[in-house]
Amino acid sequence: MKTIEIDEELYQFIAGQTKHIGEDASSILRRLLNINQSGLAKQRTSVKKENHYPLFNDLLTSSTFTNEKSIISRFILLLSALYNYNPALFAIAATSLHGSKRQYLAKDKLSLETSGKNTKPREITGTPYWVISNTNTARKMYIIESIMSDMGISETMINQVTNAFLP
Amino acid sequence: MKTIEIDEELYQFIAGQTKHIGEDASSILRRLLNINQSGLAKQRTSVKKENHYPLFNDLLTSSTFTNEKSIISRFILLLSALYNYNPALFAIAATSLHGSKRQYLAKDKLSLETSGKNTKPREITGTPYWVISNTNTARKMYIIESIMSDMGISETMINQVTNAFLP
DNA sequence: GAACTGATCGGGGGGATTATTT
DNA sequence: CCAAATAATCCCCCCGATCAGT
Repeated sequence: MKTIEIDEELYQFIAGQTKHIGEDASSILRRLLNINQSGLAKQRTSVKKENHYPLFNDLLTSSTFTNEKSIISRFILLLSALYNYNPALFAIAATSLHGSKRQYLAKDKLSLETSGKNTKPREITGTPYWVISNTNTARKMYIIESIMSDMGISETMINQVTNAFLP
Repeated sequence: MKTIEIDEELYQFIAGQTKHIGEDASSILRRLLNINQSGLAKQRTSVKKENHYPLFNDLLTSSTFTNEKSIISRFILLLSALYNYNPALFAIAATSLHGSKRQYLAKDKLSLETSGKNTKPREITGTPYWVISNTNTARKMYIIESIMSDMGISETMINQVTNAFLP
């Protein structure tokens, strides 16, 4: 369990969304945020099935993700989730990833711009990183797969992400 | 400030939605939940002011709206809100609105297409209506203002919408 | 000629396709 | 010289300012 601080008003709003007596904050929030119970709660009642990467399952099914119809938006969202999942591992994966000339990820726009002729760097929201964006879909997928793999994320999870990638 | 307990997984998910460094939990949650800061807290400190059109205030400050950077997206969102606020009044306002040749709103794409040479009709999400989209920003504003006015919505509210229109 | 309305066309983003390198 | 991998040109489409027409 984690503890977060929120303002009084927001607290009242959330409390007001209680569906049954004794419902806990996580349950209410999950309902409001439209994310599934792929984690703890489910394990309690169903066959215990390990879910090592709840964060990605949540993202993949969230409206934040599915509402985005362009490849580039989903690409950024995914990279952001990967960073937040484990900044240290992400950093390692990020620095070691590049093409023959272009740097794919960096902490500043400039080094991406200068590593190629038209890399079109994009900021990765909520992250100190930037990515190249002037690539086709196949390469964007490769970048995601490559990072996930370097971060030690399971093949199964990588496949799920891959499948969810196309709109 | 209030403290709530949430499970680890949910915590990670929320943290992953951070938009800028140092953003606090309340801010992230408000964005995700689409609620603005204009509720109780504010009313407590300011003069209590009646809000006749909560629907619009909510929309204007929601992330759904502010995340949309293009005029056309905001335009559609607003029209959708107007329809849902009062379908009957919207219907009246919609049918009476047009230019010298073009029909601005209709229940079918075709009648908009045939009323001009390149009207580029767009569906109004969650609504049986379509709008013309091949117009400049000024005209889009005019369409919104005109409909709101016809629906009997206050000048004050119209001004608020107008102000929130540009990204 | 002033004001209003229509719709052409330029700008920019996205990413498939093509050019280039390995 | 061919195949695979990588870069980046360039086309398409969306948006909406600007200009043409009423």
